[in-house]
Amino acid sequence: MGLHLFNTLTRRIERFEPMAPESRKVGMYCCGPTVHDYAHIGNFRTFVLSDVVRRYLSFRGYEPHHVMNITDVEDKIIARVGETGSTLSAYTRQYEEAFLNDLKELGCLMPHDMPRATEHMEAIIALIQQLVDRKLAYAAADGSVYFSIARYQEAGCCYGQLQKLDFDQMRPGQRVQSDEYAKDAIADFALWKARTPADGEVFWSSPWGEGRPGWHVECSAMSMQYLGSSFDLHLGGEDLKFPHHEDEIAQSEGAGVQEPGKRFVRHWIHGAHLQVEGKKMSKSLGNYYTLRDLLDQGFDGRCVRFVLLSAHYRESFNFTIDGLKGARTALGRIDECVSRLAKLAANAEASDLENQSELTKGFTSAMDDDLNVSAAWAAVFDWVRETNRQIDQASLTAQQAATEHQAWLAVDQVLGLGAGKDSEEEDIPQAIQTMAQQRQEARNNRDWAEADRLRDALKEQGWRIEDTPDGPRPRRIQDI
RNA sequence: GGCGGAGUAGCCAAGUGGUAAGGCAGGGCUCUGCAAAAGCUCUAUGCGUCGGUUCGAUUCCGACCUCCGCCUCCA
Repeated sequence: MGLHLFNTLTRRIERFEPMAPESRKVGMYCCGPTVHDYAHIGNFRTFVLSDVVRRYLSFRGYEPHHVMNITDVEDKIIARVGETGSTLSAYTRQYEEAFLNDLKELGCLMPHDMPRATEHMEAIIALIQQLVDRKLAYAAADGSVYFSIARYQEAGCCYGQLQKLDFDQMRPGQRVQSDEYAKDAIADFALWKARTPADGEVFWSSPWGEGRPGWHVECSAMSMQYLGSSFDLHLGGEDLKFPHHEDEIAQSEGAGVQEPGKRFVRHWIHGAHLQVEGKKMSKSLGNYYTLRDLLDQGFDGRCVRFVLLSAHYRESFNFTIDGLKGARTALGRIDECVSRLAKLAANAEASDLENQSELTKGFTSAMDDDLNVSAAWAAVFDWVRETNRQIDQASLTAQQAATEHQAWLAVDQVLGLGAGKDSEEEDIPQAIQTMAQQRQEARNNRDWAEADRLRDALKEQGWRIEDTPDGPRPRRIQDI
């Protein structure tokens, strides 16, 4: 069937074809974080989505080049820098570092490139200059440079491709005020913002005087620098369709750097937002979670990852603590199944006949269909049940187990759970092992009272005993 | 006001013009000294409401209700 993805540009599900099919290389850019504070769980839904897109492209034999920017200069950041008396880089680096740690905790692969806006001023200024030269941008009286939507449209370009726009019907929001400056038209947006006293020491020099770049232009400049003037995939949250991505298209295509007939980006992917406990996430409702909030509650990154991947990316979904608890149970089942499989497979060789596992088939056809993760999970859990059944009935040979195990490892390269790896080799404290042995001796003596007493004692210390055909097996209790 | 998305079991969530995947929670059973783990099994005559089209709609159409997103630097 091949990978099919919904393209915001055409509002249709399309077969995904990379620009350079012969090389299998795929350029993908994801709008990264603004590092003014800790990222929240909603932000991470988008980043986990791009991670899965990247991983699935690899799974399908492509070679993705994943770029994600770090926005390290922006209004809120400047305000905080002023308030805290910090420097721009000192302030932003702490949140950038926290963000990258969170990404790792969530099992995300690091993007191949993570350009910072502040380190790409040359490219940004050069892009603005091109737009000025082509008369699509103008310097205003206040020293700022704006992009002219009207002139862009006069040049035959379409503004409003990702979202239908009707400027006459639009209700100007409050944010217009803060972004007024001295524009010719309300729809125009800033490419370069003239330095103001409030900016403090945050400024760069440019042909138009001291100032700093507008928000949208960094993504155009950096994406094209790393991926070329035309590339395959661009991702972001649905809120970025307008104005951010619309403006990116305008700037990038307005610069006229693409080859004739080629677009800036072929395929746009937008992830829906999530709700938390049935409500829009907000600090005042107390349902505003950062990853560290959830880790503090005893959940680990992969539970969060599982929940963030529980619904289709174009649907909003409800993120709940209950869901997180359920995720732990569900992941435990996968872990258990995979480690049984690994044990049975031992050193047997997988027969790789193009991987005939039902898991691979079900997973691939689900993901090919616009990344239908829910259906993909169904394939995973159907496979878990069937695999457990076969292991219970001892009807799985070592070689079959090895094949299924290999199929799992491939699928998990996409899911990114790392399931079944270490659950078997968990560190069991000596004291716990001793108690488990004592209990086993009591059981051998049919002293059930003593055995149960020891089991209760172990439970109080946070360990549960599973009596398996191979003897007792202490396991750490995960419940909160 | 404009544009767009969504309402499926206790909770989360797929899906389809022909009678409802999967996960969590809960009930019963098998196994077990008892458990745990695993497996089996039960739990929506029903898919926001009301109409319409159709042999047949949860799926198509219309109206209405509710929720959510964007409307100029929020993923």
